[in-house]
Amino acid sequence: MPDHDPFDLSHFDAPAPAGAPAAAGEPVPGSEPARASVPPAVPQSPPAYLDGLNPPQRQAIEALDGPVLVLAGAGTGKTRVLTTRIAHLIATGRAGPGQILAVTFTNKAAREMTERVEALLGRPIGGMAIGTFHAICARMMRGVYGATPGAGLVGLDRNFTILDPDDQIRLLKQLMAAEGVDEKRWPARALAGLIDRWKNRALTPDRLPEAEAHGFANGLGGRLYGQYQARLKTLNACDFGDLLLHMITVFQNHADVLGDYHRRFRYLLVDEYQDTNVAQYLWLRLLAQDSKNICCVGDDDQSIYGWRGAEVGNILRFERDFPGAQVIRLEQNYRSTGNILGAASGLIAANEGRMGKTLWTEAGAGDAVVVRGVWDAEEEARQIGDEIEDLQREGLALDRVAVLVRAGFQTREFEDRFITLGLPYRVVGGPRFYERREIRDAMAYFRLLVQPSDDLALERIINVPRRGIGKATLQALNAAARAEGVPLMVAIDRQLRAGAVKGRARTALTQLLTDFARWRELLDAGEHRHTEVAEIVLDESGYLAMWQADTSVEAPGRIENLQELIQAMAEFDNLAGFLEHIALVMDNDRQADGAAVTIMTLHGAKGLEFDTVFLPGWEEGVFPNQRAIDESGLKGLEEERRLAYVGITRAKRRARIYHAGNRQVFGKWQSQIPSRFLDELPEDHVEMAADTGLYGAQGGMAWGRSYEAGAWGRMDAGAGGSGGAGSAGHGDAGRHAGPGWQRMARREARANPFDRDQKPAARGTTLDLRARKVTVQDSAAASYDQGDRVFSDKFGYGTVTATDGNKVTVAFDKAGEKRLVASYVRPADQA
DNA sequence: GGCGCCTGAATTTTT
DNA sequence: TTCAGGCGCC
Repeated sequence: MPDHDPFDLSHFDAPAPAGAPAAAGEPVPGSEPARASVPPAVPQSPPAYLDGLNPPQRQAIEALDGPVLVLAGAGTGKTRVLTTRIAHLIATGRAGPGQILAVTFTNKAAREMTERVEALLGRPIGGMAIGTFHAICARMMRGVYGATPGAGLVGLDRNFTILDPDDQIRLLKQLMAAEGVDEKRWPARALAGLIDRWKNRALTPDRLPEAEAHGFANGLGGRLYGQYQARLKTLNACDFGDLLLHMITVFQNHADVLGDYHRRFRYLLVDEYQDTNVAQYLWLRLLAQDSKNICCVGDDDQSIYGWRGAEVGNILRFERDFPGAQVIRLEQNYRSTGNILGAASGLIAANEGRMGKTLWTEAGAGDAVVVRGVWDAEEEARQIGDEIEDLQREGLALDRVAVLVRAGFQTREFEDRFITLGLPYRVVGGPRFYERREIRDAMAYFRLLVQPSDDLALERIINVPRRGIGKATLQALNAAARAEGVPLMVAIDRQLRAGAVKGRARTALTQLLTDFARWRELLDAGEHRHTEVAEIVLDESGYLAMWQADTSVEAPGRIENLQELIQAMAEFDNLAGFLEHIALVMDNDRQADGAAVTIMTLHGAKGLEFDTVFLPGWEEGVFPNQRAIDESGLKGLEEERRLAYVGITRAKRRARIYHAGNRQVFGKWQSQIPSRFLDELPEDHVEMAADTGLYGAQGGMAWGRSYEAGAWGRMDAGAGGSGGAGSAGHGDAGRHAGPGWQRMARREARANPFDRDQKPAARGTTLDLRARKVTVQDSAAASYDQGDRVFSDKFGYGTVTATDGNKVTVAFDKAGEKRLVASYVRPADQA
């Protein structure tokens, strides 16, 4: 990517509607009134929704015409501005709902925006286009907004399917196999990623720079990309990236269509502008080039998606692209205390090339941000668990607490610990609903109903459940399909008629085809609701039975998910509409029942806020992540720093940062150096609580030892506690000369000795824990006996080996023996 | 055609 | 260490 300037967009000068400038961003004399000269159409007494806004917020809302960039720092009321602006547009009659286009990145954001606008206006807003980039593009492709459907203009049928990433990989594998590419050296996944990045940069196969086209599989990259696109067309399908790319192509090649959108959408609003990639930027620019009424809201300091194509540059160059743009800064923070803001601001100041903002708050200083060093990851989890229990006892609701990790693997230690403590938690993230196997399988059935030519769907389920159709059979069928140039389904039919398939496969295929014909008929006849048909399909195909017969831990959950899928389907008029919803809109933030601690990645936390935030793992290599630095150098480091900034600014009242001296990485013990970010936190706002003894005089051995071979795994830290201080340390100063060591030493000097004296108990975590009585309101505990079979969502089936108060010890079939709070398991027969 | 072993890799993730 | 995916054997 570095050898290509993503901003060299000269080849993209779009055909402009007659009378309009050739390219966006050129000043057009007299075509637009200067933005400042338009008096906001505010009625005599300002409407109630403007109450309580601070001056910049109000300015951002009332500057309706012309390009506006709102730089909204963390917690400065960004969403409020965006939604109020929409309400203002509508309430003042400046625009009808149908003339407004609001784009977001996530469905959640789109949903929230809709809800809040409706709340402001006190009525539902019909006809307004709010959605993710992809959802809006999909609608444009299908002609939902009145203009010619984009699909037809790029060689697709209007009912095209949106490929899921799984299918995408399978398709690529096929193409690569045909080209004889060694899949070991050049994984299909890598090509998928490459294509995705090309699409993020709006590079169609014909526009691919020569150098990049030959950068994969001995120069076959570009060629495979072209083949992939061609294959998608024959499948009447497109992938996520195509949705945007196709629409850009349409805009560029069909001025009349673009003109239709110009006439329709007079006001554009963009959320999280710092996350836009080149394709999204182009798409926006094309849509905005006529009215120039585009309002982008974002925060360059919260740009954390560079690795997936986001261009912070888009925000930095806004004024250049949209001359005369107003730039409004929202700097008053309504979320956090002074110390939290101070710490975060100090940290982010280390980044270069920022737009620059100075956040301030009227809230008091509050608690200092606490930085705490611990022995290892286990103790990290233990201390955080303890702290959360303390907070809970003080009356803090658990859903106001979050543990924000850098990477998914870190969640495990916390899950294990919280289960042992009986501390309710939920892990946010993980596979999305529609990524689950059972959902994809079911979807494949449904897709085939709607779209018989969906070969990928057929390939997916042709032998699921097992029908005795193996690789060889499928290969032969695929070959036949390709030879005749027909969809797989048709080829199978022909082969069967020709008597080409024999034996078990023949019976199975005949059955499958008649099944599908029957189901399709059922659907078309319209006598049954599509949900009923869906249930019939899952039932008669044997798919449901397959899971019912499955005794694995996951099976019950899968059946539940299938039920949920059908339930979600009920809200749609037809299957096709639902399929799109699943592909583009369905997310799985099912709200947890009851208060629970949230465990999630820092990325996942953007846009959220919590009373108290725990930030574990601030160690070199983990955070900042080594790979980010290796792959993207300073740019990567700065993105990591922004991630740290995002993490701290999630906290309203308390932020607590941890770093462990030792951590198991890929199964090997490693000593860890505290994160450089810790040094960048301004001292005035931070309390260094090195109270575990780890960094004391003897504590230095934690790092001294790290240079010795092999001692780590064997380190007995006194029942896993922080007792490392008691072991003999080495005082070899020469070994402690590294930057990490020095930082640590400095930190130790800064640590508040008073704090240490005050809380001697905290030095011995193990002791501390034993002394503490964990109270969980749970009477179920006593109901288990030794030998009982139980089930846990996390560990699966197991047998109770001991009970102790509200705790049970269970020997899990797969996960081994665990001691945990009884409420985390239920009798096996209730699994 | 299915199961099981072995090998290699292992951030972040929306749509 | 753990997990997924590929390959080879039954």
